[in-house]
Amino acid sequence: MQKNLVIVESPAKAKTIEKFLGKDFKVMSSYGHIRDLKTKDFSIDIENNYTPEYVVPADKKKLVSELKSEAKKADMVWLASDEDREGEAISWHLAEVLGLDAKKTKRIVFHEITKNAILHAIETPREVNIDLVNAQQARRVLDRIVGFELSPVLWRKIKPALSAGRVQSVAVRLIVEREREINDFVSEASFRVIATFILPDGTTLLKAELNKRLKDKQDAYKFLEDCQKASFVIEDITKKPVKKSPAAPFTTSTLQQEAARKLGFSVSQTMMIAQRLYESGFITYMRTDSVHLSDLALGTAKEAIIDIYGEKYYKFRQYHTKSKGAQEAHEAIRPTYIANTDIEGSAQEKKLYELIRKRTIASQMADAELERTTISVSISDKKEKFVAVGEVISFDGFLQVYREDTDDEHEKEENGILPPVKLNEVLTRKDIIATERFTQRPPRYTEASLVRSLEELGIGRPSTYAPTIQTIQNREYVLKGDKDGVERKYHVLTLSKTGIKDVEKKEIAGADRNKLIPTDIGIVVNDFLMEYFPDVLDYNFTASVEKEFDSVAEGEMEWTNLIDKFYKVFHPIVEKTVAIKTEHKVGERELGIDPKSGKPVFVKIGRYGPIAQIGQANPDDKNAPKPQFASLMKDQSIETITLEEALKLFDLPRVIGDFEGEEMVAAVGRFGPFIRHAGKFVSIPKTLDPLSITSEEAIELIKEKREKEEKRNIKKFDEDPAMEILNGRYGPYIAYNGKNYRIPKSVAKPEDLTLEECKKIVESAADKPATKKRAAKKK
DNA sequence: CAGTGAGCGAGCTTCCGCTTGACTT
Repeated sequence: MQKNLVIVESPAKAKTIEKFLGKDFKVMSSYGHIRDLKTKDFSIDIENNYTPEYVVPADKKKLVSELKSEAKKADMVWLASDEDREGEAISWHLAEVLGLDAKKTKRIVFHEITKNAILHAIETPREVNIDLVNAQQARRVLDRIVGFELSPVLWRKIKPALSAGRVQSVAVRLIVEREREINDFVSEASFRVIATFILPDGTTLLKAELNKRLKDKQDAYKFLEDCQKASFVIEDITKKPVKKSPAAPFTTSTLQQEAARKLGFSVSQTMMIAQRLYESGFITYMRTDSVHLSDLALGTAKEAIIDIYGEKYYKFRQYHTKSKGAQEAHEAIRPTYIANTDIEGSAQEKKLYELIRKRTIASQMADAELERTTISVSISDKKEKFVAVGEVISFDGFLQVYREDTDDEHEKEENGILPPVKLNEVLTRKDIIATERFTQRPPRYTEASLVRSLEELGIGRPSTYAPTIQTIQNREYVLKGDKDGVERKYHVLTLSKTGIKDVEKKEIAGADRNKLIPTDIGIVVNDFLMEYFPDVLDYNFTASVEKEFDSVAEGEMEWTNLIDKFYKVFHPIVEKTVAIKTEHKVGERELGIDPKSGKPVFVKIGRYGPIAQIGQANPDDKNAPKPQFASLMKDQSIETITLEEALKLFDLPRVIGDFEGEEMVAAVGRFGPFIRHAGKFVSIPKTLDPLSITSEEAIELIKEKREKEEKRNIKKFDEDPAMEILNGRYGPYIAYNGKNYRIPKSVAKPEDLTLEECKKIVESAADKPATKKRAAKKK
């Protein structure tokens, strides 16, 4: 029987700590929160001073009873959840739910998982800080009120099953507003002039750029003309030392950004891989907002750097977090053992580990020293100059290990090494090229750049960045997708020995891949919320309520007063908004009149997404003709669709022809365009259009689909038609009476399985606990 | 996976933050 029970949040942490504490201590994990508001219920008693109704969720019941029985056995229970608002609340819920005796309960905290830190924590226990707990309750209750009052407004006004919240709605706002900036952006052209000179030695070349851009083609032409007779002289050479410092070690947000840039990982991918590294003991905790490194880490980093690179490359640095609302319950993300260069694991795990390790080491290394040389070339009779900038690394410092990437794809130009030149040297002009360039529109968000913006605004926490991105995509507010660029022409004027040449070239501009793009639903929901709930959507809303949570945590304010103040303003607006009766649906747009029927044509958000509609329903007249509906195509938007495009949609469903004596019909459904033929459905790929698809193309698609289905069937049994061996997404499997069974790895050739063997597999699977039916198939 | 959708009335959807499992279409 153990004397002491320690409860932490994470099981991996529990395992590590148990090793430090010896046999008198049993360490268990709460697996995060053990109690919360009900999921299906408002669970806040507004009338009764906002009393929250907490429950232990079903999947935590078993854990809680285990914790309870262990706590009963122990002489002392140490609540060791994280030292932040949520962690304090976890300890409080534990104390309440487990019915802990105050005399036999202590609250301890540590920021790093080292033996010393933990032993120190045990020596300096405290009590649960109820003010901090109350700040958490305020946070929880406020989020529930916002989410559970706002979402139903959207169900009524826009579409069922939508959602709104303090974090997700601002994330959508950022993306919608960026898209509007992009739409409103007018790019401006100017001419960038680059000269190539020949040095007096007759062979060495020097490239230099004009220190200003020229306004238009006339200007550029005139300038080149002037240059034809001009002479060029080295007017100035300046050398300046420049220092570069390493970036701070990783937090969750910076790890997500760098893993996206350098390794191409999605935000959730990064978190899954980091979780595995953490559970294997290779890295510290991966959900953190702190850039702090423990003394142990600082010490071992120093050792490693001096050992590998030498004393000159080491520099002590302690970083301090700048991000809003950081709670710093953990260390920065770093390797547990810096000396550990190679780890066991998948290729992805190795890559991410190496990134973390390099970043950590670089953060303790010396500045890089560069020498920047600027050469100015004067142009006779002109004020303008050509300027060449070169950089030479005189001491690489941290750059030897790690270089942070930038999001800006256009600023990646490297300044190279310049040839040696002397002051007043006269240069020969080889050629001068004036190229038309355009100002860049603002970039669309990537998952990672969205996380950065949210963090800068202090919105969301390390544990929620990835899920939030998932949520706004699940609600179809935002899609991760591609945008085709547009072709644009530009002029290149070249001055060479033979004179000035003008060439028109073409390029594709503004193409995007894997970026966050708002949908019609996202835009309509955002505009609606911005109109009626601007306070909640305000970029500073979270920051300002965080201040109030802080004063609750300091014991300066009752948490229920905070909530009351908010609710008294917020709730009446909800009521008022629901009561507003409008003639038109939110986001509805009238495109014009249908020339055939003379009825108005609308686009709006329907129950299943954006639709076009001809005519209005008449509630007073039951016999009046019903309006006609048609879904918009995936690449169409209710903001930009024209009357002509909308009317075309009503050509669907469309009979394309006959095949094998049955009609083929093209239409658009929930999952996009399709062909219906003989009771079967075939999707129409993006390359084809249901409005223009020919019967030949359709027949081709039907045949392709049949072929695929053919391959799906590996084997059938005449004796028992219910038993089938099929080819699925995860390889071959057995289907029997509507259920699927995996084929054991020991079977090399599934097609050789006999009926008896198949039955055996089915039976042995039946012994195992029944696989749960996948919950909630709707996203 | 399923290919719809103007209302006589069922019942459902939803938040943010802590944490890991279960397990295959």
